[in-house]
Amino acid sequence: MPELPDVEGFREVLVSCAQGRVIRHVEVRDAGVLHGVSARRLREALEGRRFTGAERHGKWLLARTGGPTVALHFGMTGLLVCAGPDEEAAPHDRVLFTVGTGRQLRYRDQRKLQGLWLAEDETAVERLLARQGPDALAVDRERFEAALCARRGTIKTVLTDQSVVAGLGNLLADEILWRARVRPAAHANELTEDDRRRLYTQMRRTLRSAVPTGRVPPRDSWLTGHRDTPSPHCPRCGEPLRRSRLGGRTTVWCAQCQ
DNA sequence: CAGCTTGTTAGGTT
DNA sequence: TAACCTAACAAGCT
Repeated sequence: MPELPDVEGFREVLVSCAQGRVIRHVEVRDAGVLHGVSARRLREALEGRRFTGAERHGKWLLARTGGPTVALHFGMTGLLVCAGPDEEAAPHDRVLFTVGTGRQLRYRDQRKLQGLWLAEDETAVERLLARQGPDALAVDRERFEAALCARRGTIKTVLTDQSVVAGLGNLLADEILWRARVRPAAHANELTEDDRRRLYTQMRRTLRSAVPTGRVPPRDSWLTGHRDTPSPHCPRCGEPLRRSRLGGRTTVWCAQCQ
């Protein structure tokens, strides 16, 4: 689930729920989501501080406190919710931050594929993000196109490689390729200049319209609205959609349009 | 029980 | 080096 638009939504949850508020209590209900930090150290580092700001890079979310920074990654099933402190925790609420008076920010994750890190200083933040390419919403056309030229793998794999451009996942990559009319199995370094142009333009357009929704919206006019239907057809030309496997992920595309 | 899932990464091979 | 594949991680669902 969580790709760039989802994580941007979680950033907004963090801001509206917790920004500027004092962290009164940190409750780790499942330490299995903590990486490189104990529940005890997390509490000790955060309780009494404030959440001062929230930044997103790709699929990473950084919660600033003026001291250590909490880095969150949501894997496939993670999310951030704001609740009242008396609301019963959901079964997969793993870490609860009670902030200000009467609010609780909750890291919820069914599968625990990623989780929370505590970066003690800016160097530690940089280490966590060291392998991330430029954010998909911030990268300029020139850098994006140059990155594609430098890669020989299939364009689908390249788009979802976080070290090339950060924030695109399986659904977004398929959606962008379909809109740009590029075959997912095409090799990145064999694309025409025009292909690269369209990919950049459609990446921007797709992200801009997905971000306010907080996810890749399964609209009828989008490819994403059809990938889970029993016998999906292309919403643009009506051809049956193809389903194949690239880079170990299910890839949905239209042989007619792409 | 087998197979599937929107993410990442280590390890092995090409 | 780069690219590619698989397994592994965890916890569901069909």
